Formats: sequence, structure tokens, C-alpha cells
Amino acid sequence: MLSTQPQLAVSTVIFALRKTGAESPATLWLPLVRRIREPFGGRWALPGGPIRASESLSDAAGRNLLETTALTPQYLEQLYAFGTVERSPGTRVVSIVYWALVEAEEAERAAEGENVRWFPADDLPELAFDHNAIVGYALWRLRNKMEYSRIAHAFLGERFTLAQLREVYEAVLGRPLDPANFRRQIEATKSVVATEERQSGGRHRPPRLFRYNESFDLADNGPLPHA
Amino acid sequence: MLSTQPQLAVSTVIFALRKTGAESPATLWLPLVRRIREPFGGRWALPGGPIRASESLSDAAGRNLLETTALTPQYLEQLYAFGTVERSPGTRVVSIVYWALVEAEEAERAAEGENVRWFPADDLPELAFDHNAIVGYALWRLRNKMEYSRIAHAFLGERFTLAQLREVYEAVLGRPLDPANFRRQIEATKSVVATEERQSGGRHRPPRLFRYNESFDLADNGPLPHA
DNA sequence: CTAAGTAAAGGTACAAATGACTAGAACAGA
DNA sequence: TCTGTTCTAGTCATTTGTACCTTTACTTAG
Repeated sequence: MLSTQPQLAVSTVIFALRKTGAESPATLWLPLVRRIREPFGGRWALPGGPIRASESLSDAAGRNLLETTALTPQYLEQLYAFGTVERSPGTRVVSIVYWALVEAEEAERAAEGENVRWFPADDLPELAFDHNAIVGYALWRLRNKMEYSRIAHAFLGERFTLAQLREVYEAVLGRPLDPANFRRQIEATKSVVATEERQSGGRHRPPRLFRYNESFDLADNGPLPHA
Repeated sequence: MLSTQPQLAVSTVIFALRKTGAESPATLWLPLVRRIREPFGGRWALPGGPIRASESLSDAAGRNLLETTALTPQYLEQLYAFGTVERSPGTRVVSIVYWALVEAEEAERAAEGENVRWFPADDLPELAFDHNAIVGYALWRLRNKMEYSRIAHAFLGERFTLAQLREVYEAVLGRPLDPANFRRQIEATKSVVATEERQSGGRHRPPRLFRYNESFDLADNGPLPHA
């Protein structure tokens, strides 16, 4: 009876924004882990692992992420449970996949190693299992969610300019946005609060620094019990 | 190693619309199953069961639903994987929950029994496990999805009037909609196609019957691999 | 046969949100 | 001081959303 039960695991698709050059626009990157065992030995895969008896699913996702990539995400949300019969050769595996966001600074700190490397999200190699499709779905969810929620903030630090926030939107949505109209829309939602500080150093008018409105629902996930 | 693995199950929240009186507005109902074993013996719970080695998660949800309630849903979508440590006393259970819609006629056919009964979604008794919270979340997803997709059709049959379609929206969203504006919006999306038939019998101008546009994405779930 | 009642179906008027665009303000660096 | 750049505020046309009105076409009562 128990022997026919599918094997259960959690994995996480975690995105960060990276700027390759000073002029080039930022793009989405994600860390992958090299598999050492079969099946798919040597291939790159999403970080993940088993669930312990004492931890919830989201805790398991966070722990596995920390253990394999040393990253602590700013945002973590369940993506989907994948469980077709043939997705893992040999064993039946059900993967509960999370998706997450880290800010750029935090992503820098987590050094790459022989078995952990960052890849551009829109140009991945052939991954283990169905992980290419999973990343594709995570990307869709992220882009979708950018349009009706305020998760963009998870890519940024404590204080930021509206230009930086706009850069996040432009990178994820993949199209340029009008600075003036963007400002109007963001200010209308009141998701953001102006501080008195400004950022100097640029060869132009110093932009005002903003911070996020604490009393603002960033994710818009409904009455979701933590799980 | 395997002994510490959580037990895996699927459950389904399945909604249908019911009209109690001719004048009263339609409301959401869902079938529940009486538990015979402990824990929560005697309590009402969501229909569900274990996953077989040969079936996918959605197949398992559909099969368990058919076996316990004799219902075949018009629409079936994964809701969430619930897996906190304390959600089932004694054993650790991870439930992959689906939500589904059936049209009224199909719901009528599935007779109630001693151990299966329909309940109004907004007035449930105390259910087993965390199932009250799960239904609440499913309701939120349904209402949310009504606003940006065309799932409403899953509540109706092959042909329907715009008034019937509007009734579905009004029941789920819980507020009246302007008939004229509703018509304009629906026709603008082209999700619906006018037939030449009209529905006679009412004491008023006979409304035109519509059918759904086949080449129209009803769910808007993105590049989701079946799972 | 006619009048009354009802919902269908089409249309108008106003408000709000959005998108394209213009222009002055405020800095760094030459 | 001049120049290049971005920040920031504002205008205007268009689209979208909401409220409401009118006519049409049927059924039923008398």
C-alpha cells in the first residue's frame, strides 16, 4: 500500500534581476543545481528536495533553497503540484513547486559554485525532468502577477526610485513604459510612499526615494491559509 | 525513510448553481461526503481519496469525484496543495486540492444519498480537517476568475440566453449587473456566438439563444502542462 | 381583439482610466 | 555658464466603465 505511494518533493523556481551592462536592460535570471545522481545525472535542475515530517510545504521549499543555494527569498509562493506519471523515469514523483523572488543584492551574496549556477530565464539549457516547462509556467505567473499586484517590490531593497521600480516592470514585462504615466499609476494606487530623501550622484535632477506602503497587500493571494 | 513520507491524497471542491425558488436568485452549492472513519468520523468532508500509480493528479481528482459523488465536472482545475503539519491529527497528510464546476442539469442527475449531500457554499457546517478554509479559498478563486476569464459557461448547458449567463455572474459575484452593459461587454469579447434560435414561453419578448465560441480560451491558465 | 405587463435589445450621456505627448525643473560635468 | 540627462507636472484625445432611457416583441388578462 505505502510502497505504491508517489514520492513527494518540493522544488523552487527563484528569480532575480541582473544587469549585464550599464546600458543594457535588466533581465531575469535563476539559479540551477547540477544533478549528481541518476536520472538526469549531470543535468541542471531546480533546487529542491524532500519534505521533513516537522515542516510545512513552504518551510520545506525555503529550507531546501537555503541548503542548496544559500538564498533567502523576499517572496515565496506556491506555483503548482506536478504529478504526471511519466515525469520521472523509474519512480513516480509528485513535485510541489514554489516560485520565489530575491532582490539583486541578496542574489549577489550567494556565490556560484561548481554545482550552482545562474542562468538567464529566457535562454535555458535542457533541464532535468519537466523543469523547462515548469520554469516557463513560473515565468508566465510572474508576468501575469506583475499586472495586477505589487510584487515588483520583492526585486528591490528598502528604498528605491521610481525609475528603478519602472526598470523592474520593464524587465519582467519586456516592454518600455512611459515614465510619466508609470508615475501617475503607481502614485494612484498608493502602494508607495515618498520619503524626504533623494538619490544624488547621477548627472541629472536627483530623483526622490520611495519606500513601500507597509499596509498594502503585495501578493493579492486571497484567503490562502499558510501551507 | 519512506515511513516518514507524508501521506498523499487529492480532494475536490465542486460547485453547482441552484435556484431554491422561482423568484430567489441562484446560489452556489457543493456536495460533501460523510466520513466514516476517524479522525473526524461522522463529519462532512470534501470528496477525495488516494492517487493511483497509473493516474495523474487531475485524473485522480476526477476519478475520486466520480466514485464518491457520481459527478463528471465541466471544468476541473488545481487549486492548491495543502500540507501544514497539524492539519490531520495523527498522520501527516498532504492534500492536492482541485476545484471544479458542474452544470445544474448534471448536478441534478447525481442523486443525494445518506453519505452525500449538497450544501450552500456560504453556509457550511463545521467540516473535517481544514476543509472549511479550503472551501473559502476555492470560493475566492472562483469569484476572482469570473472577473477575468469566461469559466461562467461551465455552469450552463449548450445553449443559453444572455439573461441566464448574467444570472450566473450575479450569483457568483453576489451583486446585480446591468443587463444592457452586460450584453455589451460579453458581445465585445466575442466569447459567445448568437444562434438563430430564440427561447419562447416567457411572457415577454423571446430572447435569442447563444452558444460559446469554441475557439476561445475559457480558463486562461497560461502554459500549464497537464498534471 | 385590445390593452397591460415584462424583459429583450439597442442607444445616449457622463465619469474615470489610459496613452501619447509637451515642457519646465534640477542636477553633474565640461 | 552651457549642455545633456532625467525627474516631474501637466495637457489632450481616446478608450473604458457606469447609469439610465427608449423601443421592440412577446404573453396574458379582459
